[in-house]
Amino acid sequence: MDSAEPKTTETAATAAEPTKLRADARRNRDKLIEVAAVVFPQKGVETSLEDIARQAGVGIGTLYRHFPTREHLVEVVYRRELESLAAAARELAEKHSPDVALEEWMRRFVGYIATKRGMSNSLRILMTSNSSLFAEGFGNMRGALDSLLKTASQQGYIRSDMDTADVMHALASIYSIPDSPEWRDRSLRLIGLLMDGLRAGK
Amino acid sequence: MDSAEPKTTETAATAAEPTKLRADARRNRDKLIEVAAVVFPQKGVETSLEDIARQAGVGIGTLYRHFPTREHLVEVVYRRELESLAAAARELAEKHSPDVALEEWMRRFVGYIATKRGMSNSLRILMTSNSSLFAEGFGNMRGALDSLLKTASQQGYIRSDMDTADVMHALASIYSIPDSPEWRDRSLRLIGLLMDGLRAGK
DNA sequence: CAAATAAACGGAGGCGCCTCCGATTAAACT
DNA sequence: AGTTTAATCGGAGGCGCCTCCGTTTATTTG
Repeated sequence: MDSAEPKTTETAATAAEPTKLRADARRNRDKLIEVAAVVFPQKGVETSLEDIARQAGVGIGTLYRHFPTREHLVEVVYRRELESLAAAARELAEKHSPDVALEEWMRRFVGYIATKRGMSNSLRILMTSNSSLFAEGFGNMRGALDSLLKTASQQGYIRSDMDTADVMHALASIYSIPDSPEWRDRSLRLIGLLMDGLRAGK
Repeated sequence: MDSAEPKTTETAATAAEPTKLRADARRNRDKLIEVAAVVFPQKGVETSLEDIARQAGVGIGTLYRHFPTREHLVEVVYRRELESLAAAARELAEKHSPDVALEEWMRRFVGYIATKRGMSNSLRILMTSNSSLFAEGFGNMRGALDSLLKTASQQGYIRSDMDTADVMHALASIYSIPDSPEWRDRSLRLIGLLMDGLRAGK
């Protein structure tokens, strides 16, 4: 029966890897991603892959089978976080008042960006070899921010004379703060400032 | 001449490293560069540095003292070749008729570019972290080509309705030929073609 | 449930990276 | 020429990369 879609109960919605994996394989794979997602932000993407395998409780061979190169692993982690960031926007919008949702989202955004510092090399290779990833990811972020802003301003929580591009610009400038131990705190303070400004002029 | 120049017998023209090195140190350093200049084009810049040290007859420690990172070594080789390419233009102009000089120079240019294939990663890192190197190098090449062309066309060896930009464009398109075993030959044939064209319409 | 099979595991092994420091040696000094 | 000094040498050692393949295990089949 080749005529139609192979009937699988899996919804393709969340777009997890479509490949069917044996139970243990899936478990190990997930564990590896989970560990990498913790370690990369802490120690940079140049961390020893053997370390990651060790912490995930699998052999180095297993890591390499799932992720043939460092970049593969980086990409998966990157994608996953990007998705969860978009999801967070929706969740926050449901559970908080619009302005709080916006602020909290921007804080997470900074947290996310922080992840990317130190990734420079691997990330740059990724960018040049696979730039669709970037376009896509960036588009999603813009969408998330857009809808948060729209809601907040329509309901009168923040001023309405700033558009998404303005705020993205502000966030981008935060990204460009030079690296330093206080980078994260400084960024979060700037977010606070930005939010005060948005609320004040409403 | 102006008063300020520190009077050293060294002409700064060739711009060798100004640092004074002990005789053995200089010897080893030069040997390393020489070997690297041969090996990089052959095996790509990802070749084992230990191999290079071995072939140069020095310990790996020595290599690392002179070139703290792979990129340092790559950069030095790159610079050196760029300089010798510019020098070649002057030499060729003296020893051959203008059109032959031009053709030969373009052939060498292709040989040089060939060197750069496979360097991609290290070279990309270099480009982003040190782009002056590129601007500079590129400018020199343009200058060299410019003067070769000018001479040849003024003396009637080639047509005069093509300017430097046109020819550089042609060379650039050669660079974009996809990698393959015949890359080099194909490129050289294209150079021949280009030269015939330049000579023909004079 | 047992046997068969295909898939996944995981670590040993070979290689390269890079650092560190005792041995070597060029150059300066007497 | 002999001594001193400071620069340089160079390889051992520790670590990470990645591959390869014998062993283990989930899943299918009877």
